[in-house]
Amino acid sequence: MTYGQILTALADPTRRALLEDLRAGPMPVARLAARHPVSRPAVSQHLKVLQEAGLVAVEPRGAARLYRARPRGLAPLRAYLDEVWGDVLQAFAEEVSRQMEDANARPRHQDD
Amino acid sequence: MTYGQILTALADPTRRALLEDLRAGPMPVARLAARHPVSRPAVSQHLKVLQEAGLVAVEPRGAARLYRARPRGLAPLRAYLDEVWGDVLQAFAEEVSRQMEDANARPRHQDD
DNA sequence: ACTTACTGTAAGCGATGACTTACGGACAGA
DNA sequence: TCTGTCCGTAAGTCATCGCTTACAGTAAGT
Repeated sequence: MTYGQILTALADPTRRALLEDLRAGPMPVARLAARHPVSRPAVSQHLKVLQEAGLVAVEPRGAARLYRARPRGLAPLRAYLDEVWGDVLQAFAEEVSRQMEDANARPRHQDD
Repeated sequence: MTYGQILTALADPTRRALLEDLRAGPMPVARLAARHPVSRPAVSQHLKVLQEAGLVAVEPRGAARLYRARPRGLAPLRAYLDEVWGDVLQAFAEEVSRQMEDANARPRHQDD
């Protein structure tokens, strides 16, 4: 559920494709696997990663298991991007960067 | 500059740490390497990945090279998250998901 | 020109990850 | 209960990646 897990999950193209396919609605594993050039077990493994990252929810449907996309799972990632690299801080940070440039180019006095 | 590159770059913890350190202001490679338990060449390689992802900017300072964080580089990722998994679509998507559940659980008529 | 400081790149190694096939468990229907 | 279907997991392979040390290049100072 951390943004690290989310980033790791989203970093893989196959996993992104699976997740985007689930936008069309919940699907069982077999159906999902049929749409991608990978084996069914591979899809299962990817779904496990996505589930652990909170990006996918499972729901038993008899012998099958219905997977559903969970957009809310992206919240931690959004929070990370906003808090650490938010647009609000951006202008200020860049300005500070400019100012610290000269101070950093010269020999350091304190810090470190 | 694609969100794929950005996700790959951000998926690595060391790379995130380097990027967050650059928030404090621009730094040369050696200074940046001193703050992390990795060798200087490793930092160079990470910075190359970050640069190719558009998350870092370089500026020559004599023999040294000053690296600066570039928060604007996150724009493609933000756009991807918003457009594909945006909060606007979220409620609707989940509602559609609920509705399609039954239709999907039953034998398919068209599609596929 | 020579030395020193700061860096990027090549080469190699170990770990991680994505994928495959093979196997075993859980549920519905006859 | 037996069969067929749907699925997760184990085991193994191959590529990728992160890291290291060694080497080569560029700019400033004397």
